[in-house]
Order: sequence, then structure tokens, then C-alpha cells
Amino acid sequence: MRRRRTADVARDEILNAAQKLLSQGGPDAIRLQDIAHDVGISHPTILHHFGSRDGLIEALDVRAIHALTDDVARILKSDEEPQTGELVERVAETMDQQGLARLIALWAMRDAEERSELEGTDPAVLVAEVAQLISSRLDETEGIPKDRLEAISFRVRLGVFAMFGQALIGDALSPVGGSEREAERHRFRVWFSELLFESFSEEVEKVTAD
Amino acid sequence: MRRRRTADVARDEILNAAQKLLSQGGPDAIRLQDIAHDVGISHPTILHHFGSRDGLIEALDVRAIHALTDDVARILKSDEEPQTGELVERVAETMDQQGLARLIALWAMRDAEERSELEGTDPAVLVAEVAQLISSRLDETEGIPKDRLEAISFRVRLGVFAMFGQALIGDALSPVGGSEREAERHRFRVWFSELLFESFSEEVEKVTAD
DNA sequence: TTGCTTACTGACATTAATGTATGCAAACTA
DNA sequence: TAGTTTGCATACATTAATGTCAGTAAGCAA
Repeated sequence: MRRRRTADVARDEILNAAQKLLSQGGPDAIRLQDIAHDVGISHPTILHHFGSRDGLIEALDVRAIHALTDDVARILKSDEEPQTGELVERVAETMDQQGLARLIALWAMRDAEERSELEGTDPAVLVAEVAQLISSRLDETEGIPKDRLEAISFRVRLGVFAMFGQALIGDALSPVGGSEREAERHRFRVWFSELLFESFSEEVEKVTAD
Repeated sequence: MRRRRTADVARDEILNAAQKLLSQGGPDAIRLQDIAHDVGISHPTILHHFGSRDGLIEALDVRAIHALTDDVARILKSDEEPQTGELVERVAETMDQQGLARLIALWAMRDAEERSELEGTDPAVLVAEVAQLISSRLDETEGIPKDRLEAISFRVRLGVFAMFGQALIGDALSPVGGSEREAERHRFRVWFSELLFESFSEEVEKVTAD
């Protein structure tokens, strides 16, 4: 007799399978038949839950954005001092696992009209918010000058680019393979965190020099 | 009467059209019918020149890699001191125009088996070569220690990530739009170049301290 | 001019994906 | 236990892409 899940569980299992397939193959790897086979259901069931293939991809996008922002928000809004290294490590992890970077890439490649709004989570706004938060941490006084804020948001953006790039094309650029790879990736992240942190510290010095 | 090109010209026109379409739409935008229409030929002609759709994409990849490496190689192998800013600017330009970053992203998403060798141009090897070249510029003595070389290749890699990220998802992360966008992108590149350059200078200091 | 090569076309074949229609069965509710 | 909802399957329809084939015509060479 056939298994019957609740709608939420079914949706989750389908999304997981889709994300797994995407992380292995390219964009064409999101095929309803294959996903259905992985979950152990028939492909019309996916359409039943998501309406269409596009609906599925949109749901995938929403989950992805949430996975990223939730992590960052939790760290930044906690009372402790935000650690650059931890932030980098966390974002990297979330991007790496399950082909999240691929989702972002595919999302970015669609032209503006057809990429939906994802519940008002505009990436540019998110970057600006993170920059604001970091800025207020560095310098408690209000009224941060615009050029300084831009300098900080540049750092945030660079962080996103670095982790995004490492997740997407990092393997191709890495000279080592096999078991050493993850260690090398980690060294890169640590090195990069330090670079960013030093760079932030300079910004603090500029602030205190005023 | 119908126009008859030489094979080389035909291949070039087809590749240009394909690249243009790719830079506008996503991965699915490479449709033989559309490309053919753009060039003003029938779609079997594309298959005649490239054998298959995959053949076309492979040719596209080869051209892309060459466009990138030729630029970098020319700058680095010239007798003048290599300018970090110029390198960054050049790579950014090549990545930006005509959706080269998208090609790279798509190439990276394919699983290792099906992504062809592209005439022995392994990106990891390229990065290593660039790092070697820069390293020998910074410090004329031979026999550079491995960890120092890794530190330099990390910087090269970060540069690739930054320009790749800006080209692919930069628009989504940028707060400004319209005519100011390009100016802001440029500011980011300048800022990043300085960060990288300062970072290189530190490496030089370490070398001279030995 | 004759002839050969090959860029190019139109019509067709093939495949493979998404989406639809209809009915079945599992769980909750009364 | 009867009834309703809804997760799920089977079989089919539809669309749209790549790829094939046989033939046409443009340019070059002898």
C-alpha cells in the first residue's frame, strides 16, 4: 500500500530531492521525473503540490534565500560581538551544501521580469542591512557618512562574492583534489576572513581618528 | 539568392549570436532556432558547423577561456610592471561583456565527466601559473616556499571570485540602478584593487624581512 | 564550361520534457 | 461507519526542442 505524507512533509521531501539533484548536475538536472523517482512518488504528484515546474523552482528559491538570511540574521542580531570568521564560515557552509550557490546563479541568470520577488527579500536590501548592522557595531555614533557606509557594504559584497565563487567554481580553481580539498578550502576561508577583518579594523581606525 | 559565408565566418557569427542570447536569457536561451534566426540562417546550418548543440557550447567555452587567458597573459608577460588595477579591470571587462561569467557558471555546473577538457586549459593550472608569475615579480629569488605561493594564489583566486561574482550577481547586490550603476561598479573594482594591492605589498614586506 | 566541394535549406523524424484528466485510497470528521 | 477531503497514481495529451536527410546553389579549380 502506498505511503501518504502530509502536504508539508511531501513538499519538503520533494524540495530536498530537487536540491540534491541540482547540486549534482546542472540546471537541466531539475527534471520532474527524476525528482519523483528519488522521492519515490510519481511526477504528477509534484505538480499537484507545486502547480508547475516554475512553482517548484520558486519554492526552491524562497527556501534558499531564507536559509542564507536566517543564518546571517541570527549571528548579527545576537548580543555577542559578530565574528568575521564565523560569519564567513557560516555563509560558506550554507552556500556549499546542497548547491545553494547554483540556485543563486540560476536565479541571477533569469532576466528580471521572470525572476519573481521572493516575498520582498531583495538581495541588495539585505546587503545594505548587513552593512548597516556592522557599521553600527564598529561605530556607535549615529549618522554614518555615506562613503563610509559604501566602503563597508563593499566588504560585505566581497564576502558574498568570495563564498559564492568558492562554492560555484572553487573546485575548478583549486590545485588539490581528494581528501586535501576541504582542508585547502578551509585555509582559503580563514585567510580571507583575516583579510576582511584587518580591512574592517582599518575602517575602525579611520572612525576613531575623526 | 542566399548568402554563402566561409566556414570560419559562419562559425564566428553563430558563436556571437549564441553568446549574445546567453547574456540576455538564462541557460535555456541557447536554442538553435533562435540563434539561427538571429544570424539569418536555418538551424540545421548550425548543426552542420558544430555537429551538435553540445559541440556549439563546447566551442563557446573554448572561445571564452581563450578570451580570458589571452588578456591576462598579455598583461602579465609584458615587460612593464603588472598593475593590479589594470588586471582587475581587464578581467572584469572580459567577464562582464557578453555574458562570459554565465558561460563559466554553466561550465562549472556540469558534472566533471561531461565538461570537456577545453584543449588542456585547466583553470586551476592557469591560476597557479598566474600566481607563479606574480610571485616571481614580487621576489626575484627562485625557490619560493610553498605556503607563500599558496598565499599569493589565494589572492589571485579571490580576484577571480570577485570579478566573477560582480558579473554574475553584482546587479542583484547593488543598491543603485540606472546610469549610476556602472559608476558604482567601477568604484567597487577600484576599492578591491587597492585591497588586493595592499595585501600584495604586505607579502613583499614579509619577503624582504626574510 | 564542366565538375567538385560544401555551405545552406525545407520538410520530416525523434525524443523527451511538462502538463492534464480521471480515478483510487488513506486519513480525518461527524 | 459513512462521508469528505486530498495525497497520490496511471494513462494520455501537448509541446518544443534537437537531430536527420535529401536536395539546392554558390564558389573555386582544372
